Amino acid sequence: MVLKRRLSYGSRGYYLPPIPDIPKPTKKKRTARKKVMQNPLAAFDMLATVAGNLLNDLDTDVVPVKLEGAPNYNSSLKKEPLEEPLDQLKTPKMESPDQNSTNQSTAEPSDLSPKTLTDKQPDLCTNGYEVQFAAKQGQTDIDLVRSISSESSSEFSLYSGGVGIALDPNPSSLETRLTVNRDDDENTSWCTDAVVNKSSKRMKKSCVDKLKKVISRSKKYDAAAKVINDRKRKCYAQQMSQKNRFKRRTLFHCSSNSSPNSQVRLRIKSFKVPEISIEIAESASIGTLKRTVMEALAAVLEGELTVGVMLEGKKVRENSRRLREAGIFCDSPLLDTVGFALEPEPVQSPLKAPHTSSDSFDNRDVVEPLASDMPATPSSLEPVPVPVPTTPVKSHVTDPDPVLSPIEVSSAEQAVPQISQAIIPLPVPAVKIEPLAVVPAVRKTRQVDTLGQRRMRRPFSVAEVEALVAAVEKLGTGRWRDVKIRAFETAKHRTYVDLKDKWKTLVHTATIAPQQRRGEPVPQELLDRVLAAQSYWSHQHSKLAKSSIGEPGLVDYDSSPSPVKITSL
DNA sequence: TTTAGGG
DNA sequence: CCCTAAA
Repeated sequence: MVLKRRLSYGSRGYYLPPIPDIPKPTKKKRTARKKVMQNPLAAFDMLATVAGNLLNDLDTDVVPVKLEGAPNYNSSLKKEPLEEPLDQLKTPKMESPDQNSTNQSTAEPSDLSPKTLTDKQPDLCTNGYEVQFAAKQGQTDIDLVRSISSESSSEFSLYSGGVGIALDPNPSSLETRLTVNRDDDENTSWCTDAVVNKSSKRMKKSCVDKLKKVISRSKKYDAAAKVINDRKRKCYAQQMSQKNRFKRRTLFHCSSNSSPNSQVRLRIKSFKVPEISIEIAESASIGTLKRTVMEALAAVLEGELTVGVMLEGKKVRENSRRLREAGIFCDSPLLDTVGFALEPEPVQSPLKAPHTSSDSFDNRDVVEPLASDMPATPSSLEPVPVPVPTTPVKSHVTDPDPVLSPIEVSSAEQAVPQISQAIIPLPVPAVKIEPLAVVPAVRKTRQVDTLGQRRMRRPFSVAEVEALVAAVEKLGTGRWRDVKIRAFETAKHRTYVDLKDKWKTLVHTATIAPQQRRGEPVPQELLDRVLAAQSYWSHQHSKLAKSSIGEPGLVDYDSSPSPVKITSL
């Protein structure tokens, strides 16, 4: 896997001023996963839209405008594993003449962009992350590449604790890449480069299917992608037909420069997004990291964004200013310093900061020990070193819920500085930013999704099983929501469906021979209780069914001691 | 949204 | 765990 074309650019110009704390739009609790899944799309949708505007009439072969005077880093490129023949991106041969100033990789399309991550300058990492767009198609996918070989100290130093992540929205022809810096953490033990590749192949089948679904659902997204592609095609055609390919076009809406003067073709190589920082347990998987980043990104994109224009590292605020006046014109020496940034909408701090509801968030997935009936058991289910030390390979014991979707935690509620994940959307420039004309009005984002990804597998710990059994003994089967509330209220990742499923497997487990059982062994005692409770409630249900009335809710394991209970004990 | 079950 | 028909 590799990175397609990475564009190199300096970061300096893009530096956003240190951002003050800004309340991040809070996320609602996610109740349904599906909904969540749509987010990314929304985000991409937005990006696509933005890109669409920006790329308006822009052809792939546009001369790359280096955002920041980006020197050719090609030389620095070492064992660039990232390099990839960017198929779709390959630009037709016609490179604008002037582009040579930036990089003359004309011969080699794929090489157009400077290599990338490795080339990146350190500041980038510290700065937050940037998103790069490139016209191309691919699947939405995020891949992390450990491109930073630990051995190459030189490269490593560049990143100094930075993590790079790239996004690649496939349907649309956007390529985004961002690097997330986590300098805040002391124990930044690893540096990773992430690259996106649109190689859909990589996606797991299930993911692909889901993705398809999601994508199909997102008409807008498709539309946007189509638009972009169409535009590209059209542009390309036009260029082909026209001899004056040297003529440059503006990326901007035509609206920006109404003057009939010559046009400037700009290539949006990257967008800088307000810094984002995430926290994630080191024990978390790469997949979790991806999701976390995706969610964090979505969170950022969720808010309204505007496109900021930078010139020589400075933000250009005058929307009415003519490009020519600003120095954005063909052959302008400043052309290469043009940069774009995604900026959060100015206002919004007060309103959108509801996330203050800090209380109810999950304290780790600790399951409360049903106060009433489960006295002594290890209260915190997950984190607890349960009596049964069977933790096999996984160290999930330590990190109970690495998987927990950070996003939810992060934005909606302040995550407790727990070990695991908590995304803390960092401050976005609170500064007021003038909405640039270019910005599309689209914005509907919502949670990100875990885009069809299968949830991470999180085996129930013995403590959880204990809690589940206790709850079921009391509430019965068939009241999973109550069970959830009772025993897993704080375990965000355990849905009532999960509990129901777990119960099902427990019953099965208890039924089969011990040798057949897999996973962390569940104490026989618990299994016995499972069978007893299952039997008991099964009877209760049948009884109730006959009596036609009777609410199961009234029945209680405790109040109406069943033979089962007795026998089990 | 929950339940209940099959996959 | 996922997916969904039913309720």
